Amino acid sequence: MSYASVVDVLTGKHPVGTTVTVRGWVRTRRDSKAGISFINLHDGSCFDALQAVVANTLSNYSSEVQKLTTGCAVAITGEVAASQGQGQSFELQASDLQVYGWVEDPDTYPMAPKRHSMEYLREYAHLRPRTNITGAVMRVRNCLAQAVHRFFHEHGYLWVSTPIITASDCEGAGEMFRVSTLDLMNLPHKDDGSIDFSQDFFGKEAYLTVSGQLNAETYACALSKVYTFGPTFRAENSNTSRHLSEFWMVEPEVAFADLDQVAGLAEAMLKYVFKAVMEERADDLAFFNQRIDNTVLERLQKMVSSDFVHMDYTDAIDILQNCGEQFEYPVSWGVDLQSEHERYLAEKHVGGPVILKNYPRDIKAFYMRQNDDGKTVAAMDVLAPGIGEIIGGSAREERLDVLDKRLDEMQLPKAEYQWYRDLRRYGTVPHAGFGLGFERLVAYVTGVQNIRDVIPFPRTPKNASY
RNA sequence: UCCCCAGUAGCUCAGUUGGUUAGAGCGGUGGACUGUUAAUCCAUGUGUCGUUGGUUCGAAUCCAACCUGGGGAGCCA
Repeated sequence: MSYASVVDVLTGKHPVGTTVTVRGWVRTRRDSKAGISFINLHDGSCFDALQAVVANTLSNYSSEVQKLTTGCAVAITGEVAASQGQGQSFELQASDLQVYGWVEDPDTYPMAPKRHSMEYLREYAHLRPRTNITGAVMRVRNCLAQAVHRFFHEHGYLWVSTPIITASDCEGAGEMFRVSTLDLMNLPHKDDGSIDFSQDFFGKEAYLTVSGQLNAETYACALSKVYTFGPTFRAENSNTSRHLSEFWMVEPEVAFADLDQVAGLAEAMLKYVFKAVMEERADDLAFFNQRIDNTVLERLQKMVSSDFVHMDYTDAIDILQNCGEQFEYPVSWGVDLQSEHERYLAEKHVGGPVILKNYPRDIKAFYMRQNDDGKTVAAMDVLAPGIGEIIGGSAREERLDVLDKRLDEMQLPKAEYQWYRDLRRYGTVPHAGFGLGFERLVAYVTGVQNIRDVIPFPRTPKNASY
């Protein structure tokens, strides 16, 4: 006798006739007057639950088995058998059932065996992993994460763990969370009245990272091909279905690469992970396709089998100006594209993901490489239908004089960028990279509308429960 | 942060043009039936009507502020 997971039993890893013990949580119990009960048991190992057939000959049948309700934790020992019923090929003929934990009040157990709203489930972040949908999301999320690592590993990239705490406040990607051990009720002050951060833990102001890019660049300029995959923090007061205060980001950084090469890398990476999820999580995807968004499967298949459309910002402006669509925000060369514009391009004009490239330099970050036209920078966004920007990337400015000029123009303090400038002083090389919002990827793959439902414990403004 | 919408049973919602005893489905529970599987059928309980204040003889209903959630926008991944 050995312990078995639900997925191993359902996929026939344990031959018919083998006795195994399966442990998990009761999804439903149905009693039959023929003297048996059917218990659907889930343990997270796959989408489907295992059906255990429990006869009334078990000693605890009336005292315990018939009192099982949704959510109870049990161990069921029995013989693997070919199922006599519809809906599953294998089932467990129980010879023993042990209860680990009861549900103290079935009437108020929050995860009732019925349809719940996503908003409701979010309020029970500690119990929602027991639902079909959250379980499926997390298996897909894991599959995608593993596939991301596998893709980069197979392509010769090193995973570099860039710091989560940063003392540089100049990453330039939004509001940051302060990290401090100073006593907020009794702050040390300097003579001029300002706070004396020299007494703080790091001897200076420190924050949670908003991007691993700048640190990743230093390792790319030595190890050639690297990527980061870790948590990222933005203290923006963003209240939308596609923003989190704490999210995970995948950021490859490639020495000797230009914009088109990292655009190609982004496409190859996305196709790789989409293929992986279609192969490894067909059960969960089928559920999403049936219950959440019936275009999920078609969308993934189309993504892996067709080339991404590349488009210059300048051409996109032309298309938007001449498409006859009425936009709330007018379009002209030089403006940043609004959500409605990005949606039109991805959803209507292309009907799939589109890679926009070469944006006006004035609407982009200081580190992006200037193109020869003097007006644009080598930046790209990958826009996905329904979700918007899923990837943002660029070639990095590797010429010190051009970078310095840009820092001056944007009135950024050169001293703060000393180590970043050093990369351009000592053996500089062209390099490029991008950032992928991991939760946006999970949302796109599953069809789940709100990004808060594709991360185990979402952090958003005014919400850090659990 | 801005605009719009919502908050009524364990859940999803209906309802109240201000007036006594508040409605349905689902879930739960009990029963019938059944190798069942979103089972089916019968029966059954449940409410500070988001919070605080105001108007009124009377507020769950009208008004205000606040809180929470949703949709959209901005910031971005």
